Amino acid sequence: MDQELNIIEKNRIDKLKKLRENGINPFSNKFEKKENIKNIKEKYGSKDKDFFENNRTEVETAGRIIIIRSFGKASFFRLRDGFGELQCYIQKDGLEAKDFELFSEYVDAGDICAVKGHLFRTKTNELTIKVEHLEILTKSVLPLPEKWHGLKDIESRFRKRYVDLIANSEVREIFKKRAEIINFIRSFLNSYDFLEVETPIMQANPGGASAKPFKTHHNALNLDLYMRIAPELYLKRLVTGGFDRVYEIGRNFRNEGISIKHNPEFTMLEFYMAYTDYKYLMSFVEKMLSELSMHICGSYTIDYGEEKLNFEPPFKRIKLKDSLVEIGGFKPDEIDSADKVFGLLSARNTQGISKTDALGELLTILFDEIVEPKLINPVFITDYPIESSPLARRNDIDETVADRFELFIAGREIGNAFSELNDPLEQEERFKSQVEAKIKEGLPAETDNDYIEALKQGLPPTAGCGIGIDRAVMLLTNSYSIRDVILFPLLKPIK
RNA sequence: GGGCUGUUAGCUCAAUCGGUAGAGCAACUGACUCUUAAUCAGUAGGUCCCCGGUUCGAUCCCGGGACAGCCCA
Repeated sequence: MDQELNIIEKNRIDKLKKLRENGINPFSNKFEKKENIKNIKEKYGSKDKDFFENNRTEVETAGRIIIIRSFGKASFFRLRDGFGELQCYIQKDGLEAKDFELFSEYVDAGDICAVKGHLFRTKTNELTIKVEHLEILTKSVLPLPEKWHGLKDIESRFRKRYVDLIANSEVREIFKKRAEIINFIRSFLNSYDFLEVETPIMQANPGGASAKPFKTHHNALNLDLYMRIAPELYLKRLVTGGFDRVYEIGRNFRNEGISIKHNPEFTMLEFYMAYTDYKYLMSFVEKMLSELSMHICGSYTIDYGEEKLNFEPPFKRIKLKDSLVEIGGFKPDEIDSADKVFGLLSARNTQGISKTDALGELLTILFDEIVEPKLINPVFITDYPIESSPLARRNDIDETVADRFELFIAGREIGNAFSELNDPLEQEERFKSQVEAKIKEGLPAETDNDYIEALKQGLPPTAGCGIGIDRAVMLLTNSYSIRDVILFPLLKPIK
């Protein structure tokens, strides 16, 4: 077996065995950490050399040794815990021989150790712990990645995210920011009296979006279930139940391709607000995102790849059809009939369209292809064709469009919102054609009769919005791929 | 699903027009008591992703496969 191990691993296992032989548990759990590194730095980071010379400052902390610089009879090493890093200095003089031997013979970079000592400042004025006692808490058997280049191999980074996190500080920062972003959104919504709820992830009839679901099975009930593709229909049931403002931040699952923008499981925020409409939601979302950008990045303008994004409100608002003219460069009379738009799309060799498609559907496709990639700064596209908005309220003046907007940033859809269709009879009709369309695509579909019942009970006038959290995190952390903002993106298992 | 590219030491990367591979870091040995990627000297470390084929000989050429990345649908 030993022959299969590389020499570093073998050496460290030898050390581990010797520690045990000497009565030292290399995986001890007796140390109680009273102070983290951030606390120490906050308390003493501003104290100067004289302070430490005149006031002996005992500290005790623990963390992973990131790097050791040894001089034989003395060494510097860097200790990191979940909150910060601090340099330590250990010297043969004045230390019990046993303690120094433990360090010089048995401790490797990567080990997790407790240290006790007093603070001082080095010649270069760096706050440092002069170690008087050291204890190995966890022996690390595998070496750390290269100290300068870190772990670069993308596949290893995702498969061994724990090593990625140890080696690459930018990665740690991204996931801290991700948590801050979600915290901000939560407190923003809470401050508007939204109620956070949890709705079923396993659903017998997956609705609320058009996507292929993952299938699973409940044995005891002998029941096929699907992982939700959206929480929408459940959240609106709750508004019917009297929770006027609800939201859920949670995982959705779509059994579709993987790309720079898509992971099979991803995190969505959906929130619903009774007695408002989609127009109000535009200003609400605008406020949330601009404050978010200020909170996370300290500015309304942020860099994203080659682009600069400006989150200063108000965001541009434009009707989908107008965007095809203004941004897409089409003349109004080029896109005023299904035939003409079909012609345009065919000329572009667009797949999956049919001569029988309605004008609205074709316009949406043309928009996706031509206009969407050009939408860099945040922009609300409004007045979506009714055909592609089965759960949205029909506009009172223009019957062909829904009271709906989508928010685009950096050429990507970030949010989707509408005034909710709360007429049960119209919803039932729309479900019928949606079910037909889904069945045509081979998706499981049946009318959600219970949802219709809920509407019959009376859903107040409500507007709701979904925001892709991963995509928002990508923007605010200047991340190129969705996999950079998901801790464990889906990969095929090896072998 | 299609196309292109990649996979070499623990990590980051070289090299080979087909003759069994090299550097830095990490490791090990030695020197060194204020370093910041410490420094200096030396040593060791490889199923060149896997399986076939061609060949006297394959990490390299050919075929198949695995995994990954990018682009397209």
